Amino acid sequence: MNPPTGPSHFIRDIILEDLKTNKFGGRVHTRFPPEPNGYLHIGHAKSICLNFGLAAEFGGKTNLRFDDTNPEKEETEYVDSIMETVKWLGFDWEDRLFYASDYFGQLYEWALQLIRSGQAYVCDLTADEVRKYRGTLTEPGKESPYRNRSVEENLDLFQRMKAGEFPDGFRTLRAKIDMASPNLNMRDPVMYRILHADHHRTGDTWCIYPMYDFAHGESDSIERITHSICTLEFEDHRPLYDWYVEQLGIYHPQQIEFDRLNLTYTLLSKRKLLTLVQDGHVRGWDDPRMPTLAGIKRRGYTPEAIRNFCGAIGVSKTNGIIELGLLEHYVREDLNKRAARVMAVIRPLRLVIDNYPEGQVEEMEAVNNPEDSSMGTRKVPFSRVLYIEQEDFREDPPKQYYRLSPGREVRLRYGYFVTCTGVVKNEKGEVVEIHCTYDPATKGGNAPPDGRKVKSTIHWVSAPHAVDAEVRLYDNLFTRENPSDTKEGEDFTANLNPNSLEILRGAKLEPSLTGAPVESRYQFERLGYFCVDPDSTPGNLVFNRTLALRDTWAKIEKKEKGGKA
RNA sequence: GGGGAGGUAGCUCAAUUUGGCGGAGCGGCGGACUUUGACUCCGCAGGUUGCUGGUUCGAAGCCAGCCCUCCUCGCCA
Repeated sequence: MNPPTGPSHFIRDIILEDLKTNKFGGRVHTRFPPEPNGYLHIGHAKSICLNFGLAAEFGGKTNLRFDDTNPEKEETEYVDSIMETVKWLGFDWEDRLFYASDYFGQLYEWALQLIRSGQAYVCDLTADEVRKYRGTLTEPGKESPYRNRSVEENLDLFQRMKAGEFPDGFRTLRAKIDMASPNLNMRDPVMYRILHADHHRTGDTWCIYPMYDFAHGESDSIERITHSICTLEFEDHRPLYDWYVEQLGIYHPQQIEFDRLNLTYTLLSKRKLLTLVQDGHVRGWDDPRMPTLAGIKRRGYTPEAIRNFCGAIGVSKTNGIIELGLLEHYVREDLNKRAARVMAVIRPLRLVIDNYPEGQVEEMEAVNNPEDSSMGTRKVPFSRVLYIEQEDFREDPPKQYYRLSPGREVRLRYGYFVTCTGVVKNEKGEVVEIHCTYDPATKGGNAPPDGRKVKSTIHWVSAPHAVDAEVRLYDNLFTRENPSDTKEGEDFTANLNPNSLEILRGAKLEPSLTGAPVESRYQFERLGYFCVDPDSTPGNLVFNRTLALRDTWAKIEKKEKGGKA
């Protein structure tokens, strides 16, 4: 048994209680049941971590089960990506890979059983009529005129439905429950519908398909699931879930509902995500700005960070919205421990050290990760002409800015102390090059014998040794905390952030980054965490900025500007 | 409007089972440290526990009434 992560929650408490009362013979067996009709997103990660995490904690098992009862929406492509994603997140269903479609035969037998016991009937009402007969939230429904057909007639008709004698939607099999129930789900719900569609696994074997409600609990039962964990909107379905397994007299798992994940500045609706992809607002399902796990992975987030996040947010029945910043906190926390530090300049500005010998190159020793000494050190070449970050020089520095400016001295990390002696401007008046002198007594960045101190240390890359790269900076895809909050007549795309992607082509990297493999992660010192994008080619590295470092200076500057306004 | 589920710092959650001084993480603010304005560490602020009444020596918790939010009227899941 693994120790629980974070404080307990109501689902764990239920399991603990069930273990105490021996409700399921001491077993804990959960399942993750995605419908293979889209890509998994961060919201699914919460469910995956919950189901696999809880089982692991109590020495139980978790099944991966594809809920594939609707042949019109489901595809093998999604099955593959879902399996890959669950594995990437770090979970293992071992040999327990199932499909609801594996149970179509058994489900059909059970449907016959309910017909024989008079609890299900074939209904000839059209979809439109069914809706009218259902009643409303406040008015009870009316019973279908086909409700009291004989068992023999129902049996015959249902078998002919299966045999393909009727067109799509011509008849349905319905459970005979209570058309006056205040719970609409209990008003004779449809169990089977006719759909002459090819199924991704069963092909054209079937032309009738079970509805979710008649398939899910039964699949759970077949797999001897103990705790069937799903989201809040299924609370009203639990009476039906219970009704089916009770009437069938089969093993009865317990359905438990929890709140789905919501994140600020993030959309987690499959439909809207699909719109973003189809209308070209992003480059695909794995665009690093997407909340899909494929996108998040490409962005450079780690499975560990996502798992820690999911453990920290807890589980409850409250509908809330988690701040994106909390997810980012866990990403930074994890990357801080494991990402190798390197120096890279993403907006280069030439810096010439006038008193440094022309042609001289020194190999400076740099620490790979101050958080983990086992990662060792490396050599970084230093020379007379360097690149520094444009942001690290101000000709006219505002107060509290203590980086480089005319006459001021800073430390070049692992290099030397340098003092700015002049600038070169182009015809537009922009600074294109700065000149400095260095103090040879500060080699390696060490403080000089006279005890002189500088207020700032900046990063740099030796110009003749620099490796060029493309860097992609990302910002929130939406400008509003709730992307669906729109004015009249607008849809969520009106809240798209026009600056969510910025591509920088002339970045300069220290040479140790040559040949960095796809997906490898680094901290570009003082800038943030970056990872190598699969778009990289041998001659052209492409980096994604996973996340910027926390930036106190940016905060101060923003406050100064905001204060004056 | 029927039914279901919720409401505790800015956000997410504890404390409720057995009534007994309402805490944590994140965020914010301030400081220490620092060859990353990072990390780490320390401190501070922030609550009419949705509201009103009741029971009680004592209520976030128990009782009554009310308010607000979310889910639910697919042959989707």
